[in-house]
Amino acid sequence: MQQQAASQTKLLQSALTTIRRKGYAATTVETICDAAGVTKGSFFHHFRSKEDLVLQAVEFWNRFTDDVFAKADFAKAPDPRDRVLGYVEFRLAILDREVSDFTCLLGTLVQETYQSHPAVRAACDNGMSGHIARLTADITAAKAIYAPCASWTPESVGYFIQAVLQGSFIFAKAKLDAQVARDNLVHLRAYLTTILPNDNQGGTETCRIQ
Amino acid sequence: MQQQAASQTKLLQSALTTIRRKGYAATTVETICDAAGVTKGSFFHHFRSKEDLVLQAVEFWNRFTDDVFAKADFAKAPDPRDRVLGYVEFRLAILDREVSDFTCLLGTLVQETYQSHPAVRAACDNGMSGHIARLTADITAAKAIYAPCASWTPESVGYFIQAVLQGSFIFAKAKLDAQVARDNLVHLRAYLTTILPNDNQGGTETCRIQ
DNA sequence: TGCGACCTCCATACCGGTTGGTATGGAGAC
DNA sequence: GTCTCCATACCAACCGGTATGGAGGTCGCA
Repeated sequence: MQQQAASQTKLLQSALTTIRRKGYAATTVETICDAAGVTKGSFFHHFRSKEDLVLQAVEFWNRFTDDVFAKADFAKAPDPRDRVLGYVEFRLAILDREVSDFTCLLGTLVQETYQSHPAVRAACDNGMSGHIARLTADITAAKAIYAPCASWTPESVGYFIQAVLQGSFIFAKAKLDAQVARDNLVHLRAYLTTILPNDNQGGTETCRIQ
Repeated sequence: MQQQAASQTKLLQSALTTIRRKGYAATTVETICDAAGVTKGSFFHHFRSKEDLVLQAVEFWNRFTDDVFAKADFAKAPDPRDRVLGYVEFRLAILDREVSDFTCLLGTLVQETYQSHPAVRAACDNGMSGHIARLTADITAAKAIYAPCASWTPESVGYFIQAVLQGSFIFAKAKLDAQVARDNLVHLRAYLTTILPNDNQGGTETCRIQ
């Protein structure tokens, strides 16, 4: 009973680290079992198939990352603009770790499954969209204060932020170094301060131009 | 004699399309052979191994893309700023095709090979860096005219552009739709026009602030 | 001109290792 | 006794890669 869910959790965690390092197709069931210290019998007791595992791993990942970002300091800032810029700053800060520790499971997964594993693709899309929706809420609030008249949509900015991150991860992997990612986030921050200007002379102003 | 290199080229082309659709690990040698209409005997006559094939496929890809961008109209614009913005515009225009037709082989490849296949990782890094170097040349020329005093480096902007593209590809795959990618490139264009302002009052000016 | 040696290119058959998945049975909690 | 949890043993399919041999072109030479 005490070890009941322990094996399952260990398998999910091994799946996360292994897939983030080697991708989905190159990750074998046995590799995950070995890393988790359990046997295949245990694996197929908890998961119907390899695809079932990866779908649960995506769920697991979503809960994990939601928790990380919800508990971070920047999320408690009263000003929504600070929360948006704080998010980017937070991402910058964790770039000091190993490459496989700051990259995104969903981005890695979807690249090699989007055509062959529709359920995995949908799960990744769902996970990324949810994360961006939370980010978009802050952007919406910040826009209402700092750029009420701007023509861009908050959601498109949420996706833009996420795209810069995902693209930066690719270069971090290509170079085995996070410096390009850091530089990219500095550019991203510069853009965000441009479209959310701090010198708010328009806070309560009404928009005249359509 | 006439069919000599034909098989090799067909194998390389099948490799490109298959890997872009399913990734490296999920692509089998036989799948590539079937798609190319040749047998495994032919495959292993032209390539020592699967990894040898993919390395040559990266070379093949580099030659192909270099050619595409060199021959495009935007590359002939006299103003370097027009060439930089034209590059983004060109990328926007080709988003109308199938997802697997506008995404990048190197970005897909490096995600799943960066830890397990060092030679492939290096080849991808090399290919992307070369592409960015050509882009950076135009950015450097544009900066000298439109933003000589700005503190950003042209190379970092080249990488930023490329990161936005790579990240956009991931979302195009996740959603099986290019709309997010389009929106991202519009944001990218907005940023580029911000850091390369058109109202050049500083063209021949000397930079006073360090 | 004819002939034989040799070469490139590739088709077929095959192999050893690995993979995702199954069948079975047993240990311990309730 | 029955349930959950899992260890062992096993399997059929598949994978990258090899061995072999043959079709057809080329070159040297008498």
